Amino acid sequence: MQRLPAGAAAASPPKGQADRSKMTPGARAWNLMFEILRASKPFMETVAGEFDLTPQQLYALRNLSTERAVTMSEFATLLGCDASNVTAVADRLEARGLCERRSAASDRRVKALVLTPAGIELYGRVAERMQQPPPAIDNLSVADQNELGDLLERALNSL
Amino acid sequence: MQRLPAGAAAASPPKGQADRSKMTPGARAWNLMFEILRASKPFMETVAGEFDLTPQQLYALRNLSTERAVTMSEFATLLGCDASNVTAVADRLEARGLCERRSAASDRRVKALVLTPAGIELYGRVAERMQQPPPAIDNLSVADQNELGDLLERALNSL
DNA sequence: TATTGTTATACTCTATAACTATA
DNA sequence: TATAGTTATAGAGTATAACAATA
Repeated sequence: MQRLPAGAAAASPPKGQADRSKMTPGARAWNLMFEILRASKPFMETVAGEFDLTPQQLYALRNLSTERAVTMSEFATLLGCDASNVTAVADRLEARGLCERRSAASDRRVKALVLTPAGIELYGRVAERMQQPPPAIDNLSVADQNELGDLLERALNSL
Repeated sequence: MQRLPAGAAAASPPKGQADRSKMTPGARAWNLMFEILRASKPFMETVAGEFDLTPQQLYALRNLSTERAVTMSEFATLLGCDASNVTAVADRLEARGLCERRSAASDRRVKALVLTPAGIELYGRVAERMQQPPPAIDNLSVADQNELGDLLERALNSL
């Protein structure tokens, strides 16, 4: 292992992140969005932890409906991961008593997830807690939050 | 396992996601930002895969400077994870020949990461590739991208 | 034969706690 | 004693491939 000159670590700017002044407008917006997400990670972990869930489990719970069953393959699509994966995700939620598998009468290969009463109750508490956004968003004025929402809605609807 | 009535899965709206019409402006903006990130996951995996990296490894590479060494503890802060974790992250980048550890002359406990020539070369190619944002952002007009960037910059700078 | 979901397997990412070597 | 980094360990999340049950 080579040596580093003494004091070399303090020679340049304090952060190692990318220089946004050289980016295209789209790349700049994307980079900022990504950095806000990274900065909000502790917030997300804290919120999920309040319900004794991991961030992924909280997201999974939010993707189960209170009104209809979600098949395993639909669940995989909603979560954006492989079908082999959602088995374990569903297992962990089921072990917590938040949802259960039901087999479909029309096709006995299909299994669907429905929230249990405990799952519905937790879903509601989570939804209420999610009214509070992380600091980066919360610090904006309501006018800015609305404008941001409009722009992001346009972006999401363009897909 | 209980039975699900035939056809029940088609009774309600097609998606299981949260209803944004009942959210506060901040919660709505946050939810939309999060959904755009989820939708952009395949894009991020594809881009990282083009360089034979995982998304996390690509982000780690982007947080190494081309101009100064980054200590392991700084690296942990930049990546937002525990110090015990960055050892393995650095190991994998080092195994790829992208960076190497140097011991600081001033304090021999400290180890810092510097990019190798191969790491600097890949860093540059990654930075160029990152000029292309994911579809959700790319589909916006340049005016919208700039406005979005300004709002997000305000949000990030508020932290 | 094709499809739905599961299991087996393996790797990345993550944290906690114990450890080494410096300071 | 305290700090920087590592190692040991464990668990969540992820994908690929092989498998069972059903269609």
